[in-house]
Amino acid sequence: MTHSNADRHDDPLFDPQTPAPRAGGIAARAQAAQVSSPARYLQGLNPEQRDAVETTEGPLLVLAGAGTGKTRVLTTRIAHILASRRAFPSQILAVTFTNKAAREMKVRIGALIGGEQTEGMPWLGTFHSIGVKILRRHGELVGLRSDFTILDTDDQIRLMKQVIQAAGLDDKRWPARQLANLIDGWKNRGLSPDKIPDSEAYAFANGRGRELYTAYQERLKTLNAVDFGDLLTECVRLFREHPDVLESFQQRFRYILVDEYQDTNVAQYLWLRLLAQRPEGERANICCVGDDDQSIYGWRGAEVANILRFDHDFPGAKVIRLERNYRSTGHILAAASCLIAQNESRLGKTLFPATDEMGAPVLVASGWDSSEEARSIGEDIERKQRQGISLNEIAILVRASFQMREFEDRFVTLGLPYRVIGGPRFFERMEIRDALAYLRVTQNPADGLAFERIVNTPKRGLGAATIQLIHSHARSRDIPLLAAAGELAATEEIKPRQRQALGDLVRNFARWSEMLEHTPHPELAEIILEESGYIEMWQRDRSPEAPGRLENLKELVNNLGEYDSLGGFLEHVSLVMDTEGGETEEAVSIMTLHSAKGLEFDVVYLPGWEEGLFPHQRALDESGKAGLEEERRLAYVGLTRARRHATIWFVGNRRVHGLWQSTLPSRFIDDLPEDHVEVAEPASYGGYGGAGHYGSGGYGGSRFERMEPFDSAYRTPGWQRAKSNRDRADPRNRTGRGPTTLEGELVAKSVIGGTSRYSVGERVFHQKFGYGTIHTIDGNKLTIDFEKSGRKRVVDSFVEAT
DNA sequence: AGAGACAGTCTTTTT
DNA sequence: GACTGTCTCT
Repeated sequence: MTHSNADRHDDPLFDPQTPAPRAGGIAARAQAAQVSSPARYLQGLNPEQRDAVETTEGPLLVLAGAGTGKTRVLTTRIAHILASRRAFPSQILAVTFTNKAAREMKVRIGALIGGEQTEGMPWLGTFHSIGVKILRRHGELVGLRSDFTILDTDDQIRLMKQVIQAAGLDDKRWPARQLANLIDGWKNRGLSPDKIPDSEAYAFANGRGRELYTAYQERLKTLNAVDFGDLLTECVRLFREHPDVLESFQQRFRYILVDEYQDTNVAQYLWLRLLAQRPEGERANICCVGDDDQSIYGWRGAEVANILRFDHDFPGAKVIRLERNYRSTGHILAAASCLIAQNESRLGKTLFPATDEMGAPVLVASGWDSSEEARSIGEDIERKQRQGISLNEIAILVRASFQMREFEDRFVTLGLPYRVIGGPRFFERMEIRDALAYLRVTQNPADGLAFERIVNTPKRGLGAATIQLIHSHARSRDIPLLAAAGELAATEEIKPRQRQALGDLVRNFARWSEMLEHTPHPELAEIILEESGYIEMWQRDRSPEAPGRLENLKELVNNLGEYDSLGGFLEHVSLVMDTEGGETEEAVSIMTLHSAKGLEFDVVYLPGWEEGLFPHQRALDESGKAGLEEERRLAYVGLTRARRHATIWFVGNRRVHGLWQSTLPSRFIDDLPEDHVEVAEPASYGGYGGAGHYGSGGYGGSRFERMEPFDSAYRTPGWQRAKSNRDRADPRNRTGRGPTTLEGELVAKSVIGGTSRYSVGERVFHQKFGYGTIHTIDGNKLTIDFEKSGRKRVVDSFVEAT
């Protein structure tokens, strides 16, 4: 590779927003790296990948199938642009969907061209984080002060509820949640209240949809706040209403790269198209990477159509297909390809394996109910673990998050380490949200939602009546809640008790806000939580969760130190809801199929392939055939996460909304090619009617009696085919699974042995089950009578002495 | 105002 | 079944 065209472009424009020494320094370092090892980053790319990296000029669409090195292409391309001095880091706009993807790109670019370069890439991030950056700078042009707050879904819904009530509507009849979805949908499509088609504007509350949307937007402005959707739509509005601002960005971004293009919604599409607009005769250097077969966010407004019309929007666009899969073995890839081939609406790609190793067929296993599913998968994982497979290379991918619990419970009992990815998130916990509300009010006294959240937490005797009073005063004087509270506390309008409490709180906030100037923010946070009585509230709380909550608060304060200001921290929290749990400990990953996109594992379990759950009933009801195809793409995403082993599970009984329901195997199982699938020897069901053996107690056998005999549930053609396949296979090749008992497992597992550091009768605490007393000890396994959750068997490393 | 009982919703997926 | 929100009683 030569750099003959490296200088074809004139010198990079000096970027007024980026300090010269920094940009220059980076370019110089990049250049040095290039000289010392010419284009080492290009080595090992296949011809298509290399073409995608080197086609830097003009519009480019890269259709990258699963496992074909999409991220590698993106990162190498950026490295190439930088190393060949086509642009400064600050002149590249690189957008991803998730924070995880953005983080990974930063790391990988750093690895390619050395160290700190990515520090100088201020415009590599998610659509939303880049939107924030633009609005912080130019928001005043669309009526936003630069210190605006970003509301999360919870705040959003509370605000909508207020709007609904203010309109004199019954918020039970017209749930705020529904309105939130509606407005979200409009924002996803880039529609402001006046642009909604009349046919939809009247969808809510007998034709008041548009009115409520308008009112909601007004309330947001008053609160100096935006919601997630606004981060994009307000940008688009800014660009449209202020062409000079748009132009400055267009000139800045010499190269635009977009990851997961199939997931962009209309608002994001408009946003991108505005930024990529070039004067007549000039072509934008925009590179979009995506895979229509992995489009799984249609429900969130994503438009696969965006990928299909790329050529139309950017005439003369080059299209490169990456079809060589480096990830999965033959059987897995063939099964996935065959599955996705049943979709009608797709651009059509043929993935072929980079290796001729067929590997193991996709395993299809079935069981009686979801607890058997969890138990069997648990056993299987332990087997894999004994074979020397790292737990980090094992994942369980579920359709809906409620499925996770069964696995968690089981793994806690087994003492099998696991981590839930994208589960209940740190910043969504009640105590964290409360603490954040205190910080938010301190930072932005106009944040009425945050204030309202904590006026009476801890209890200050400020109930609904008082809050109502504050509200109406705020409205009549047109001032924020906190200010209204302050004024009210100075009048005779409220009772002395409340007056005192309210006055104290208002004075506290005034003091804390003032301290913000000269007190380090982690210290200030500690002071606030202490002085507000919030910490004390939890210290007094005797519930089993309280210690954990205090622990979380401590962690929050610790985290705070990693940001250079309170504002910076709060912004990070609202955009990056996940904690970057840099846990390196060996553990099985449990996550939803959606959050698994972009990841890969040696061993993947796909439980819950049952009609109604997967494909999900709601997807079918709401979006019909398109919904089904999206579900199938989700199945495809799941299968293609696996490098060497994929196991699909379905069961005959699953509890939905607390009720046991009998289920049918998913139609996707029928979609699988029999040549690449093997049906696992069924685990022991304990026979029909023998539910007592497996039933987790409480439900007895009666509920199962409504079941049809096991076999009749599986008469679909595919299942029959698969079954005959199994019968043909030699049973001796498989480890037969006899009935297993808890005791049996314990015998097998107690090798880890050693005597426990606990004694019978001792009171202990468990993160999940709370407090309990030890009943018996068996090696490192304890049987504990928990005060709340009853008798459980857990491994001693999961509990602590009280 | 606060504690406790009760009813109703929820479970798709996320920035 | 779990959680939230509302109602009722103190």
